Amino acid sequence: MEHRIPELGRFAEPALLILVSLSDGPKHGYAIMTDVEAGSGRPLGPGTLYAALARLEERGLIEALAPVDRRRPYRLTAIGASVLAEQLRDLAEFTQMGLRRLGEAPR
Amino acid sequence: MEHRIPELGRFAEPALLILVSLSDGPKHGYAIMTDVEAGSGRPLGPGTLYAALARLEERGLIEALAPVDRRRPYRLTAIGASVLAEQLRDLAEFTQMGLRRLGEAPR
DNA sequence: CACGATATATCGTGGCACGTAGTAGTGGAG
DNA sequence: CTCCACTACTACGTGCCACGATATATCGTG
Repeated sequence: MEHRIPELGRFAEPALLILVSLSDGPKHGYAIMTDVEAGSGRPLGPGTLYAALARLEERGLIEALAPVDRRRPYRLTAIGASVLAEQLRDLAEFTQMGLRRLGEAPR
Repeated sequence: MEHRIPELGRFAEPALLILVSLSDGPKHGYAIMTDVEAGSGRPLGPGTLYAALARLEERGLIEALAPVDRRRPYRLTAIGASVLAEQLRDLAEFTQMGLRRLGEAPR
């Protein structure tokens, strides 16, 4: 029915999308791109993707594996997994509170 | 126990924090500030807060009520509530998927 | 070989998060 | 009555980073 409602800007934290995608197992950039887009509907352009990957690696949340052909796969580090888990728990709690306030039962 | 793990940058979308705070009922800026900080632990400075409020109003997600003394209260619009609900549902789904992948049972 | 899909790199623009400082009114402590 | 802390908002500057666009190279297929 097309709400035609204004977007909320960047609500979707590319970094989080990437980490969750990698929580499924190691992936290379392009695979993450298509995976995220398929999973969340939101297109994730190469500019956003590779910049975010570089930052995540620099911060030790992900690490590069040995390149296979042209593919440069990454995987979650232990720290990355723990950071992600903490973020997701906080986020889950936050969303539950919000939905309660809106009078919606969490499914 | 203080993980001392690197932060994930701006993961917390001030706009979302504000909308959820307002879903509790109308509030003025300063009240939102303290409410968010109390609820989520994250300090929300005036710079962030009032700029975000201005954008949210401009986009019709919130609306200003009649000022009382110095207080400028805001409340969610119908559109704002619907946008918020949609975002929260998507986010909840996303976090549940992430936690499942990490092998954590949703509580 | 042309074409689309795969795969990554790089750049520029602009939005906006965030800290800081400033203004101003109010109420309480000393 | 003076100082200070709290309330409440405004204004500004810095810098991160999301995002689109462009470029490059390889692979498979008709």
